[in-house]
Amino acid sequence: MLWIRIDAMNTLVLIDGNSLMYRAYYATAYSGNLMKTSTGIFTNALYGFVNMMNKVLDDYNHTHMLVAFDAGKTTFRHEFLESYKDGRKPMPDEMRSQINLIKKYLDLLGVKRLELATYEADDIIGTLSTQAKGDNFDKVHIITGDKDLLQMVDEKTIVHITRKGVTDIESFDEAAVFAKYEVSPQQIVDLKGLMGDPSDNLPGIPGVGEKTAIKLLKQFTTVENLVAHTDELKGKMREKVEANVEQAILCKRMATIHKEVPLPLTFDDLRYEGPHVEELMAFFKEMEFNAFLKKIKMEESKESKPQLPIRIIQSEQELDQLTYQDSAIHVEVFEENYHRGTILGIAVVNQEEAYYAPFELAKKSEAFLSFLSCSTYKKSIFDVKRSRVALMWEGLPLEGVDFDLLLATYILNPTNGSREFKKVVMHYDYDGVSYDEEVYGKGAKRAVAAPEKVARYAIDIATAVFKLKNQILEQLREQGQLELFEEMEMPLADVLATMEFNGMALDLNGLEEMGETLKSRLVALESSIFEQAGMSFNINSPKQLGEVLFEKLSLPVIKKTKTGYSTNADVLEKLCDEHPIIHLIMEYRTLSKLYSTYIEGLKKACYDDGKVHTIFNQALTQTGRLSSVEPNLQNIPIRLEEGRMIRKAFVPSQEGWLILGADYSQIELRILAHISNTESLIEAFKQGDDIHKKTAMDVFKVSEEEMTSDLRRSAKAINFGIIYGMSAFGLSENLNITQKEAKKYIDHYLETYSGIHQYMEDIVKEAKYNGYVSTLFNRRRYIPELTQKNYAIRQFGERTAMNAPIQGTAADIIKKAMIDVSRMMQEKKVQSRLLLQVHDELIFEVPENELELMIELVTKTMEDVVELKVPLKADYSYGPTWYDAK
DNA sequence: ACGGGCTGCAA
DNA sequence: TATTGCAGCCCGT
Repeated sequence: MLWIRIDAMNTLVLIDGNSLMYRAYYATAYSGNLMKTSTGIFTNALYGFVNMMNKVLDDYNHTHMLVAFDAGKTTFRHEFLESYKDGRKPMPDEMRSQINLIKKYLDLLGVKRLELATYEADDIIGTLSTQAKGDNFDKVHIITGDKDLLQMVDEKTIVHITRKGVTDIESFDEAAVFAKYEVSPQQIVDLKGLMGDPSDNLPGIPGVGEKTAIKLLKQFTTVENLVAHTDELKGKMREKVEANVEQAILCKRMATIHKEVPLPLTFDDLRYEGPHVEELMAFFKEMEFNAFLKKIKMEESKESKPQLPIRIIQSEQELDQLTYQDSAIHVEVFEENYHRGTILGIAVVNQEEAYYAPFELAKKSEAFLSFLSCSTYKKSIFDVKRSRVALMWEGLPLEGVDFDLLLATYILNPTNGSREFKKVVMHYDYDGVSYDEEVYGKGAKRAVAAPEKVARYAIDIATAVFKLKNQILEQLREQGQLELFEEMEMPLADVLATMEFNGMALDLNGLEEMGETLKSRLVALESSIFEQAGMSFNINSPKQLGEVLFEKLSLPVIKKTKTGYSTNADVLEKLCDEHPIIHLIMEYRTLSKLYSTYIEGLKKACYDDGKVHTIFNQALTQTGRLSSVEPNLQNIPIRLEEGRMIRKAFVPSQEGWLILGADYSQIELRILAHISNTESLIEAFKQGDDIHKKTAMDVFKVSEEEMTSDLRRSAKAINFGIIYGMSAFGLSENLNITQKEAKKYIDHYLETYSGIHQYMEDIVKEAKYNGYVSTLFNRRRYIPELTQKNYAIRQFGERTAMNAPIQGTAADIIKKAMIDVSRMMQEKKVQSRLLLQVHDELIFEVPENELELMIELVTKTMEDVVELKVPLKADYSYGPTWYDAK
């Protein structure tokens, strides 16, 4: 059972009703045609107002709320200055008619409102916010379009000023006021006293504008002090000030908000209890606000239970005084890429409490930081690597994480792997958390949300982790996957975190040079291509290229795609002899790929530290492999020399170090030999034979002497095909032979290695029976395709069943190798670092004096990861750059 | 601005 | 109509 302590966390929201009504009206009125109902009632101000209120209700985690209105035409201010607010245009009738609609709306919404005869809305707000601070409120939010209220800002009070429109808001705490106006909130009235305010018909000191006023306040702090020391001013300035002393003091007084208005209500009256749903819906219907109507209906259906208030930590002292214990935590990082992202805050949920600590406070609290770094406090988390790396960039360690919901659910079912928290927990029927998009928005509109909103989201996530943990662990145990989770994925996350954080150094100058060379070659190629084509066009557009080749130049169409002619490399290959333009295009394609993806792409991904910090996705692939993004360092060219040169730009981060690469030799075929128990292949591996040659001899029935490189190449293709669950068609495409020949090859192969044939049949049966296949380390892949009616889909399921255990076991083995190697490196206290994993190889940077040790340590550890019927073999190579480690 | 399609790079 | 990925570019919406 989870108990969340409900602290006396009160948040008061005060709204300047008149100000927002004006904003709402004019924001939609400038176009000329005002929104109205079919019966002719003007509703544009109401509409804007509702929009505004919806945003307020979403954003501020309020417990109490009030909307203040101005009442009569005369206020106490008119006693001092009769001309106050003279010269204002009268309120348009179209707006006036909406005042009562807005008031009715607020009543139905359940929000208190107040207007007083001789006071303005500002004064009501000023009085309430002042009282609230002494009365058990932790936070006061004031929402207005009027900058006067900025004078109320203090450590507990934030003023939100509407900018253009109604929902675009600028928030001011003390620092923000200072940043924008260069004065403290208290000085806002002095500023106004000096500058005046034309909209209230306050003159101030004529000739003094914002700039001068700020300058004077920097020197004299207040109007009174300025008045007392006018002798320190010179020339015209002194004349201007002295001539208007009284006016300045009066204007300041006029602008000063009255904080002791007698009020006919208590805070209890302001408690927000929610809307009168039925009546509000009827009202929206009457106003023809269909979008709002729909919104209520949606909220009604999904929110049957009200949200509990949440606790947001307000000071570092509060954090220092907490007692810490095993908890679920969530580190909220804004931005998909956590290397560049900002930590907004950290939520903590345990048996007794649930709270959210804004990161600015959290990082200053010693008690909280030692909670994070202490491994005796056990933490549950979602995506530990993300949290850990983000904290590493802040120089903060995170230890003691023994449960990662992302990794656990990924193991239970790899299709669950998603960084979208809600999607993951939905698989476990958990519904108590929003989509990331609902919190931050999407696309161009994506932005950091209000702290209350973020806090809610973060606490919801931590709560879900806390609640789901035992259920998920139990399921892992039942399925025999606990060890895979605890001994493989969890420790691997820490290894990966360090790799990502360390990053890999780039030789940017080298990259730049290669780029220049490529660019000039591309320019030359482009003009040759245009010349050959007799026209210029976009070579990068398959559509335009297709038209040039197959219409303008009338070359034979080899293949079509869904949308037109295929112009891929295979097609171009076949057209090579038809026209001299083809080889130019092929070269153009190769070079422009290198230029845009690898030269420009890598440059863009390079950080200020001269390194690329990739992110390994540990919970994505269906087979258990890792993937790599921003940049993808698992597909850097190697096969063609021109592309391979890119690798010269990957260098050690320190002078005199080397890049060391170690890769498993034929790991997938070894695994296949092991699982299928194919004696002759096992023997061949034991003896260290060339396995493709061996396959060629067995399948094509030739002796060692009769072996040709062509036969070996064919055998290699068959071996690859076997791993992927090939078809005759696939092999024929690959080897450019007929399907009939391909079929013959495959039959021969399966006859020769009957164990493999048996394995292929058994694994498909097993998959159909269980619904999933497993790797040697109990990783699962579910294959629902096998139950489908569609033949092609079922075929795909069968290939998946054959391939997943092989690819997956290989992934398991290298993951374990990474953990073992990292532990060995810590034991030996080497400086060398693991940088990358590329599916069957590990890349390190090593100081020269550790080279020998590392070669021995790495290859030995990789080979000893697991004992199979075949030996594992790791090869290595090294050099000054990744290019040389071949 | 987003997303689908095509293309090509890796193991 | 061979497995697993990521990303750039084009182009329609």
